[in-house]
Amino acid sequence: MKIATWNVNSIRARLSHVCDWLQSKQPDVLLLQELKCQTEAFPYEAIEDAGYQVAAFGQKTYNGVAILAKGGIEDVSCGNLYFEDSQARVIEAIVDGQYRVISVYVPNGEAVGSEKYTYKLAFMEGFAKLLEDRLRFDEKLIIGGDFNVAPMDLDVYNPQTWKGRVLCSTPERLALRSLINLGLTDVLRAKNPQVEGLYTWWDYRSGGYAQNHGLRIDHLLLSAKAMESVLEVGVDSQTRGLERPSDHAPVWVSLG
DNA sequence: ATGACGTGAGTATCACGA
Repeated sequence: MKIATWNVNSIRARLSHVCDWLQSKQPDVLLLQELKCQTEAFPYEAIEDAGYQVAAFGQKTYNGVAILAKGGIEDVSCGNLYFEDSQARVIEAIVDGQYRVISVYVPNGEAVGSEKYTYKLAFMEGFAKLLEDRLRFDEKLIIGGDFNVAPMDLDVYNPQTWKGRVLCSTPERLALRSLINLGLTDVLRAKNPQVEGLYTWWDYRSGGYAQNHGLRIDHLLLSAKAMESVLEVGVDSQTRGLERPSDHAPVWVSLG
């Protein structure tokens, strides 16, 4: 069972990359963020032709999340019952009858102290309530998404430059820590403690990828029951080197 | 200090991303 998360920065602009990647990597589940299209404009046919069922939750121009799965997708739920939000940032479902998966696109936050930053922290608090509910039972729960938070300085190419700034500020890191402390594991870091230069996003500007000037802001958080069967975890950073790439790379985990 | 680059909407230029 291989589950991945990928902020594609427009599913329609990235459709060929996504189809190529599904074809070559054959994940069982792919959690998408930043569809940048309305639900009905999702390219269902191309993804279904690639062998995947789709549950999408979109909106015009911005945001949008989806779950792609080879097996059955059941009990789809869009949004967060515990957080009033007009933006399409959360979708969850049961896949293969035994894994609860959630795709989340946490707000960017713009700048520390801004309205969008306040919204980001409120969103994370509301998301924690959802996770608290979903962790009531000892189930295989996998949350994948763009959290827009680099958990530690180790996750940042130049911590001094980023110190205290949005994506790296202490309140954001504490909010992410609170989510994880509900009973989850940041599986990529857990399997790669102390590894430097492990990033999932590189700025389009200033040749960020060529110099590996990145941040680790996309995460896979697993419940204890899901952690029991982890085999491998990684980042497919080569996708960032393609022509017209997303600025984020897929993060994946395989379970036995 | 600012902007770099990319996408969608709409057809010039802005909102937004991180």
